[in-house]
Amino acid sequence: MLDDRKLDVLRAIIEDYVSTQEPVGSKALVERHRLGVSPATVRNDMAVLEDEGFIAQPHTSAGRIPTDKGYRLFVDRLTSVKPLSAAERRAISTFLEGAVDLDDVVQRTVRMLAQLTRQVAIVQYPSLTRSTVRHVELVTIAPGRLLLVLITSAGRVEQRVIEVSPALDDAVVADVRARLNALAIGQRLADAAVNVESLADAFDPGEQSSVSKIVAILVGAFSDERSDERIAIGGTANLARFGEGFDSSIKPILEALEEHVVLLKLLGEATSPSMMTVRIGHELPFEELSATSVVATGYGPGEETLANLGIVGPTRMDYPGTIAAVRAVARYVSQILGES
Amino acid sequence: MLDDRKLDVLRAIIEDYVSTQEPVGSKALVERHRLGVSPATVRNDMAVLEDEGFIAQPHTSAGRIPTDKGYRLFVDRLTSVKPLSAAERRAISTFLEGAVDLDDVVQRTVRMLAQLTRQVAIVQYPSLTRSTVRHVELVTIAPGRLLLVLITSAGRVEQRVIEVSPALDDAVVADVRARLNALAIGQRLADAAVNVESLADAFDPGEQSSVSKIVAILVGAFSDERSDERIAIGGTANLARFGEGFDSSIKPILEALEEHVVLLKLLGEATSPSMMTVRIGHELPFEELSATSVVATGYGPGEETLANLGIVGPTRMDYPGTIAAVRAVARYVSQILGES
DNA sequence: ACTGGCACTCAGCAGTGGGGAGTGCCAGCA
DNA sequence: TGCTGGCACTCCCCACTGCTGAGTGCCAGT
Repeated sequence: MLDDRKLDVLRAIIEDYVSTQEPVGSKALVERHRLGVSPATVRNDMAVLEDEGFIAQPHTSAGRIPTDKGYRLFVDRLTSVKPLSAAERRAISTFLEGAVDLDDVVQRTVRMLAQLTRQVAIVQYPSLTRSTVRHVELVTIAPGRLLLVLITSAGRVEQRVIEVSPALDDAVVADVRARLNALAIGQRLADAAVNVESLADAFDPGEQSSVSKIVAILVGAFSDERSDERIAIGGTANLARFGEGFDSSIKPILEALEEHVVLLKLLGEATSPSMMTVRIGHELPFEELSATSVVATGYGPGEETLANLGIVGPTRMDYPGTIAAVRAVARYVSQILGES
Repeated sequence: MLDDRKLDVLRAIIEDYVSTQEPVGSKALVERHRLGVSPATVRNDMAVLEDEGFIAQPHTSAGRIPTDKGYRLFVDRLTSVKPLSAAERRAISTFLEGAVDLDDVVQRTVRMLAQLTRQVAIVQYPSLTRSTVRHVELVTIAPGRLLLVLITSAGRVEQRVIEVSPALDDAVVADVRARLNALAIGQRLADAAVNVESLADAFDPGEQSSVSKIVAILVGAFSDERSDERIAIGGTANLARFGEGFDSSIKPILEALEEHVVLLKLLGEATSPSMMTVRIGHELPFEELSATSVVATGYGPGEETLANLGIVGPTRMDYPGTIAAVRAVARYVSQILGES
């Protein structure tokens, strides 16, 4: 049904349409691509492609534009990722390595991504609940006043001040600290929470209430869902390039960008760093974003996936280039997180 | 030169233009406002106002629209702040009080501001350098490894891990901590940095290098300019309401929102919480934002001004309502910060 | 199975011609 | 002196028209 030439035609249509933003006709197509056949033949192929729903005509007697289904086929079968230039790779690497802390890494990543793809970039902060415990610190800063510090594998640091009475003496605090670390280090936060739950039982009755309080607060820090929803956005100025369909297409996107819940849904379930998610137009779970596509992937140190990053852009985008850029950025940021 | 009636006419023109977005003519004006004179009279007044540069004609035989100079006069002399409704005040107060930490306060503030004004809201995070030191904590978490925690009057917490060799023993660490607090608490960060500068001199030669390092890092935290530039943005979806002049006016705004340096400049020098800064069109230091106005003010606990917040919108905006909303939000958030 | 030719469609553009909102000016009136 | 009604004028906006050209579908021929 769809022989190689028809696929070539589809690919050519998409390439032209992406670069010109205008419906492409049979004549222009044979002129710009060496298809080796006449416009008439191309027209026949186009008619078939249209029957199958891969391309559409805005009006009779206009050229064709790709449909979402057309893009889908293109992304799945007609494109090989085009590698980034050495200069681009070097730029990513040096720019990201300049980061001083986790916040900075995320900020730089989102900037880089926006710049490379010329789209709106979205980076989810590394998930707290999905990362592992690197270290738990517990020290007395005044009688009855303790400082609890939690450091995670993603480099995130959370601290809490805890008031306990009766005060615990230093030996007990040291004991609690040692036990907490023994139970928690290397565990995912959710698991660590379960592990430390009954720690207080091991202590003298007089100390149990204080220890319980420490444990409760630590568990609270372990399962602080709020931080899972943090998101950084960049490159919104690229929306201005969206072109004509302005009114209709830009507003829902701005609205989506305001609603982090929506964004999290757009980024989707965390996938492994080697998997790319590409969702095109109506494939997205929001009617209003039917002119929009999302390219996303997971990232995190080593093979661990801590969060997602990606871009939002018009369905009419350069998929091969965008996919390559998103993948490259995800790799580099994963690497950075692994080092720190 | 400009008698009361002419000012009334100007006010009426601005009110009508703000609500309709269309040039307003003499006839429509007398119909909608009880000016008590005929259209012909109003026309004469308009001619004067135009000569003086307060209003302009897009084309011959069109109505008049206010110029930046017209808005300026309006804001300075023709408007009294219209108070928010009780319901609005209650909404602000309950919404902001639900905040759990500084980050949350800022997030909620920006959201609230965007919602009330229906413009793009900008909130600068409380300045680190301009706030005062509430507490400095220094504890050993491993031999030769110290954790430094800085808590400021704005509720911001900064922590640093410091590696020192030779390791300091606990008594020395406690001494350093006590001295640091004695020198720094209650001081503005910039002053505190100066105060602690020569602390190392008081210690034994063998300890001096380690203490110097601690001091250096603390001073670094005191003067961490980076955090002064943090900014939260909300309500970008309101840009979609900007209306016709879309292309030309929305793009520079999106670009400005990307550049935090520009935003900081727009918010301007920190003013006292009781002062409002209104800058209209060409009064802004950016040529591209000539169709844009900024309404901003300072905020902070008590009389202290820690940072600015405000909104960015089209010159054609409801100034009285916007000013009232910005002021109210600034007051409430100041109050919240004062409590914590 | 591909090609050239042909008739047909229709978006986009430029030109045209009212209609209407708005203006400036002037003479008259309190 | 200041306000008003009247009047001629300007010119944006809109709807209509006709034309052009890119593009199509189909068919007969190779």
